[in-house]
Amino acid sequence: MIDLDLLRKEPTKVEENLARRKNPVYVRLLAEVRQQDELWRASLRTSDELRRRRNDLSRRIGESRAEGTPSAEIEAEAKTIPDALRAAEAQETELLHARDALLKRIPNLMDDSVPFGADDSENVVLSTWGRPNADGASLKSHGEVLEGLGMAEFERARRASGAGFYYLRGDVVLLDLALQRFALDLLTQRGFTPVAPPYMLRRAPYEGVTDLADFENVMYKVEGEDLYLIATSEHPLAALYQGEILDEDQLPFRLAGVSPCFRKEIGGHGVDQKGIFRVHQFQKVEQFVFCRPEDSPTILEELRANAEEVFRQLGVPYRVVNVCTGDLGTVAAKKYDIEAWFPRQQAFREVVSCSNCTDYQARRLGIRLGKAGRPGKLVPHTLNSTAVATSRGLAVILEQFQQPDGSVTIPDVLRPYMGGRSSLARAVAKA
RNA sequence: GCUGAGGUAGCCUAGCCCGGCAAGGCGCCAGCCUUGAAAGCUGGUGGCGUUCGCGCCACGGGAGUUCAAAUCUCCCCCUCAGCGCCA
Repeated sequence: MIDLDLLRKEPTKVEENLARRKNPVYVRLLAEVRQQDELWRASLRTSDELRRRRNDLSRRIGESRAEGTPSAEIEAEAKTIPDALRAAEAQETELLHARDALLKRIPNLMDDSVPFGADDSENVVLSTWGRPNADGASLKSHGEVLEGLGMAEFERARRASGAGFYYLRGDVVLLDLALQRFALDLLTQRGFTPVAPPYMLRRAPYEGVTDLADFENVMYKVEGEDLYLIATSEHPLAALYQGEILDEDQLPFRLAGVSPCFRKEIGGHGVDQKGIFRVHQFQKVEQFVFCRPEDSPTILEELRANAEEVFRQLGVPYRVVNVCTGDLGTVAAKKYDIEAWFPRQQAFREVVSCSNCTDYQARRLGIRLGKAGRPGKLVPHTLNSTAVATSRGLAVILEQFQQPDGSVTIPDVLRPYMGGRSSLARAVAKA
């Protein structure tokens, strides 16, 4: 949710920013919010005045009765107020809700450095690391590599749970854990605190952290409960301090979330459909930061550098893109994607999303910044970035480091977490 | 799941039976005092609106009774304790 105060005081600035999205709906929405806000304020004055009158009369009734000189006139007037007030309040509440519903539909203000573009094809490449290997034709897809190793069950998973699910078995399970542990160690060395969050959230905090349209498309709901399976640990981490005042001297808070992620929407598949690239559940180590508003641009670069370091140490080529206006979504003010090189596909595919959400999430969650009991509260900024998601992180390792004999070389940095093993190979005895 | 006790400002607490402007303490901020600090003293310390005078709201949430609700009635949520169940 954007700052209503800013919208009132500097509507032109807000309008110019929204106009950069080249979607006339948002500029129209802004005008509607401003108009609705005026109506609400007028209505609030009406009901405030009625309440003031009621309080005044009630006080006088109490006093006059105590003195033994009740006034029939005053008591008669007092009786007329509840009905009038009920009507005035109903109108005021309706106008307020209408205004807020419109306000919540306005996307975050974008950073000036966000490039204009219609969709992900117009994201701007900022840098490339490593040398993308050129011939993919002879390689297997990561799904084929897994099946060749006897380390995945896709058919049986479909029967048990449906498309988009998988069983992993054998050493690749250890590789999955190794990848998470490697990323987590890298982050804790850089000042992050590991957090294992709840894997389900109530609806109210969920509405604070995510775009409502996405919410309906993506979230699994637990039947009969006000609970939703998390789509990423970003969400419970953002909700960690909802309704609280953060001590400005303690910030920034650097958190490393570790959790499974559940997503309904898996969309279309391209080449090499079988596998774990787009699935309903995966593990993820996530960076999440609460910080002072002036620090968020610097911290966004820090999070990007951390995520790049994960893939550099693994030895996976990648590029960084600055996500354009059409692909940015409503919550982030600026977003980098890191796209790893998938040699079989001869394509860069998204493995990390790194966003500065400025004050948009924190305001919706009622998180403030300052000193308890001192005036002058600000709204902190929140940022999030993948460190590694082990569906896609695994997939790219399997594809990148596959050997002609079907085995997979384990990246050096993961070997300490794999009991020193240097490769994944097919087990001799078949289970 | 059952029984009981609770939910009041950043924190802790009083008020609730018996309806009438939410009292006090801690913490924090500012001023006074001081070489400096502490202590002490004074004031401030939530949200919304505002014509900047002030007004309204806020006692877990909602509804009801009433001229008037922290207080009475009903529904719901949450926390804690004990019991039950349990990897």
